[in-house]
Amino acid sequence: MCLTVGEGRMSDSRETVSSKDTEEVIMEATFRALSKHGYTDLRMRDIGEEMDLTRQVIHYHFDGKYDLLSSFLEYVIDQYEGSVEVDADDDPRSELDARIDQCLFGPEFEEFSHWERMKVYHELYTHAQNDGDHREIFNEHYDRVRGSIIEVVEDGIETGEFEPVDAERMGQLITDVIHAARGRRMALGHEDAPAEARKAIDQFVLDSLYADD
Amino acid sequence: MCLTVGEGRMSDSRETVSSKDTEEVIMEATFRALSKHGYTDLRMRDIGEEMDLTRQVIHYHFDGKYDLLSSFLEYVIDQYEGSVEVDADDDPRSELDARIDQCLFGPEFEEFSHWERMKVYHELYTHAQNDGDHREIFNEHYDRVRGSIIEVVEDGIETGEFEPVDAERMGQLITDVIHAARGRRMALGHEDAPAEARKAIDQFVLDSLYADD
DNA sequence: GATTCGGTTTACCATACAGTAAATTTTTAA
DNA sequence: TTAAAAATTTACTGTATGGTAAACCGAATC
Repeated sequence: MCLTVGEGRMSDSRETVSSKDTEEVIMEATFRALSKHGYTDLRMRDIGEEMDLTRQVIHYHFDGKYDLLSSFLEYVIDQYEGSVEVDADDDPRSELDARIDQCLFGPEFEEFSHWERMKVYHELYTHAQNDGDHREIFNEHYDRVRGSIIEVVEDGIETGEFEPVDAERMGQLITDVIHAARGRRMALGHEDAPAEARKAIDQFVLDSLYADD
Repeated sequence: MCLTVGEGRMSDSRETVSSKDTEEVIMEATFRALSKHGYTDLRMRDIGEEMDLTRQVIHYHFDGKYDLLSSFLEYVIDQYEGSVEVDADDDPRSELDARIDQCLFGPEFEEFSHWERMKVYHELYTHAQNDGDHREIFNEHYDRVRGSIIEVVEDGIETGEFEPVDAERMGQLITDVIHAARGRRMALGHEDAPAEARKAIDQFVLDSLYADD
């Protein structure tokens, strides 16, 4: 976020409505531009062309390209986490299923935008290997996502619905498979990767959880 | 590869030694530059600085940045596939183990360079979602890698060493886990990701193959 | 030993790009 | 209603970058 020098920027709590609006507009424009051109070929101009406002407003709200992209990373991550919705009082088995499905296919009735978001998300993810700050942001986010899956597994073990496996290792495995399948769908165009991954998880991974049926 | 206009470039078979040498030098310089700066921030200048030759020679041997990067992609993929070595007359179980280990940890005694190569490899992989040609090249490569794993599983099933699972699905699952663990190690800095993935594969995936012991 | 030719260097260019400054409009607050 | 502040636009700049042209070198070939 951009702090004007001199007298500094107004505090977050006093931020104008229109200012917040514009920043949202910029974020969505950034999203579309990124989605069209890819991270590597993203120009400030491209973002400008996705807005009604001129590209120079970006410099008023953000302190250059890097600051913009950092804010955008947090924006995307918030969206990701905000989009996950599971029935709180599902049994562990249903909740685990729901979480896996949402990670793989996105919130229902949003298939298209899901993959657009994921494309951008994965590109930022890979780029994080070159940027310590981005890596840190991703790590915190990743811990939350993986954690929520591990938690369900642990719950299921406690209630006796699941076999007493190493929940952390199991959760990490599932998370990894999801991530790879999504990435493969986008990088290689394997449309069926998520669906196949879902089946593979059921068939080869979750069977360790349901050993007694 | 660059084709000079006019009379065209000499056929591959007649290529000078020094010319091939230089191209190799450029490839390795590109590798180092990419590994240092990342795909997004790679400049032709950066490659030049990794060589004894000046950066302009690149334009003699390759037809611009895109052509260079395309050639480099094939170079990296060749290296990847060339580095995989398994004992031809191992039993399926050992061969599968060996292949998984090599994909996860690299050829023995090359740990460091393995991760440098992987970093570059994964960045190219993710970028492929923005480039149809690169995507195609990756797809062919990916099919070979996954195929070699599937093949081992099929062999094991035929000899009765493995349970009669869906070899394709199993092979794909293993490949996905490997890919995600490597990516996670690099993007998030999870040093133990490959080792943990190895254990998870043993514990939760391969157990479906060895159900009778 | 002159000449050709592949390969390399030096010097240079066009332009694409992020970023800035000042003018202008819109909103807020008195 | 007016003055100040915030937000946006228009016009511009500095420079980083990919690429080119012509000179230069060294090893084959005649």
